[in-house]
Amino acid sequence: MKGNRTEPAIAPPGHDVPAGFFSQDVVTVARGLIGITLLVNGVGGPIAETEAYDAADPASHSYRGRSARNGSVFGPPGYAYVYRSYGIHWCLNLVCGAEVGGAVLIRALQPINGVDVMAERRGTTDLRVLCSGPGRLCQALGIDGTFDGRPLDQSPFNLAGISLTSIQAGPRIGITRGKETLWRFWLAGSPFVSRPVRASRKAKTPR
DNA sequence: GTATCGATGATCT
DNA sequence: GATCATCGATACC
Repeated sequence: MKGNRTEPAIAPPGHDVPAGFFSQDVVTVARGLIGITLLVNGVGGPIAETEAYDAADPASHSYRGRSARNGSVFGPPGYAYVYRSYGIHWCLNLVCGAEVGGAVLIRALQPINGVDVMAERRGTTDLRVLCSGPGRLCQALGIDGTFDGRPLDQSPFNLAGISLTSIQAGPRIGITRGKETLWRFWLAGSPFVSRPVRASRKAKTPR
């Protein structure tokens, strides 16, 4: 694994994420974002699930170098990288890392602010599926390709709050390479992650 | 409950 | 032509 690391830079409740936060390594940022509230035009909530990617990672869009799609990942930290997934969905990354080519995919958040708006955009009032998944989250927050390359410390984005410590790690979702790298992070026990981890429910052999 | 598959289009080989 | 950092519907257990 990655061994010891310094504590992620965190923001006090109601305060902006500090400058320099996104210049830390991608794993530190991915972990540090759990619990940070992400708002887009005032709509969103605390981040519940993230994944880290960097340029040395075969699962990363930046692995094969710069292209028309991934230009934002090769820009400075603290900007959005938004791409279309499977021709249908949008996915939001936050460009970050100590090296060029890093980003954190925002996979899920707890819907708190603007729930009615999110429900209308998603076509459901089921809180569990409003923002649980990168495509769902972008639909709920109104994120599309026009958000690519925009700075995260300015409107319509707002990032604030405090990162949490009850974080679990595991393999990333939907990739074919880099599966062994445990760079998916989520808030332990959160029902809003894209794939809830059902622990200790052994229906097979109940004593 | 889990498993599989089609949609849909840009990107990559 | 193949591959996707996905989702939702459907089939099956």
